[in-house]
Amino acid sequence: MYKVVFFGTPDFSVPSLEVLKDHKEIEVAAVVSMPDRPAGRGKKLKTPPVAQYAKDHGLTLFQTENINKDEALLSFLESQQIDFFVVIAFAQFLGERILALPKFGAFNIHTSLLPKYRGAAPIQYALLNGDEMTGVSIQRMVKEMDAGDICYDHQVSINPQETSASLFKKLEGEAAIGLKNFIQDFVEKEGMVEFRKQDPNQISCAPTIQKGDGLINPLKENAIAIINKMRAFTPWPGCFIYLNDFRLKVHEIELFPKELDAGQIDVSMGALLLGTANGTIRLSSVQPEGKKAQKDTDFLNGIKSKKLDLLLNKDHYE
RNA sequence: CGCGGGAUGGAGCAGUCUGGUAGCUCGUCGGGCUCAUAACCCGAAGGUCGUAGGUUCGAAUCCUGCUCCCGCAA
Repeated sequence: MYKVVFFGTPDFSVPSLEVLKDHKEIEVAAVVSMPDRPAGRGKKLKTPPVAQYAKDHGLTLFQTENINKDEALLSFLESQQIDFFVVIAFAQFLGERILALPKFGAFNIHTSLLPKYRGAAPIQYALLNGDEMTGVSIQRMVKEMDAGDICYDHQVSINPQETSASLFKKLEGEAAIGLKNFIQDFVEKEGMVEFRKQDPNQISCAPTIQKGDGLINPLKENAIAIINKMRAFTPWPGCFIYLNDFRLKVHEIELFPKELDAGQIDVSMGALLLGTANGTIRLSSVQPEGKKAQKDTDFLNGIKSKKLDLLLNKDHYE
């Protein structure tokens, strides 16, 4: 029987927590998650899914803003004989003091094939770069982010229609399966699992995505890059473009065989076409502010009704 | 009380400020032209203007309550 503390926050972490909870050789001594936060329209407090799961299943729960300074949590962890931590999508750094607590260390499930895409947004970066393959890795955490030795990894293919939404869902399951396999190995070997160092020549980083990154810039970006960005940023933060005096959220993009200048808008074929730095795309599903997502044909019907000419708003693109 | 936009025939919108015949671009159905078409021409059906109440001779339009949807922000 191993005593484990689980660190996680979003939906993504829940299946992995469930694996631990249901495992016969594991005792979940505590679950650590982020505090309830005001979220959504109306700013109502929202409990993180992992915290909610812990409450629903009667697990010991800590919700803390900063685990490295939370004395109640630290003293609890010190008082317990913890065998190891499992950390997945927690959204906080674990300092050296806390990493030193568990007997076998802290294991982090990371959604890329390390050392590729260290950092907060590995799934998005895989799509952004048009990769056809990614995976899940489990590493034993060290002070440096995602730099620990690897004790498990598994490849996962990315299909061309994949978006972050679907890839997250896929990897959520793969992460849970990976954790299960790893625990099996860990139990059989009584903690003496094999580790592999990360190849320093293969390191790349996947820093946090900013909201503004969703801006589509047809003057500088080419069609393929924009489509990959669209895949990476669906559903969050989403892609958008500035036309006339409004902002248009873009939901679906496809390549379109027509020659246009970069930044040129063409609606002559009844579709919303945009020329990019290289290639033309059709913005086939868009959403004006305050409205629902709609097909470009519907959007253009409304534009005709308003007797507007669509132009890229140059103020947002130098 | 975080800020803001919206609800009008099947779809997307205009009309609301300055109350008084329901409009635009499509779709659908019928007909015509065409070898043919997402093209073009002619015609038709289809709306108690989100909901409840108020003001008025008269409300999509002004006032109030309610419901639902969405953008930003987190």
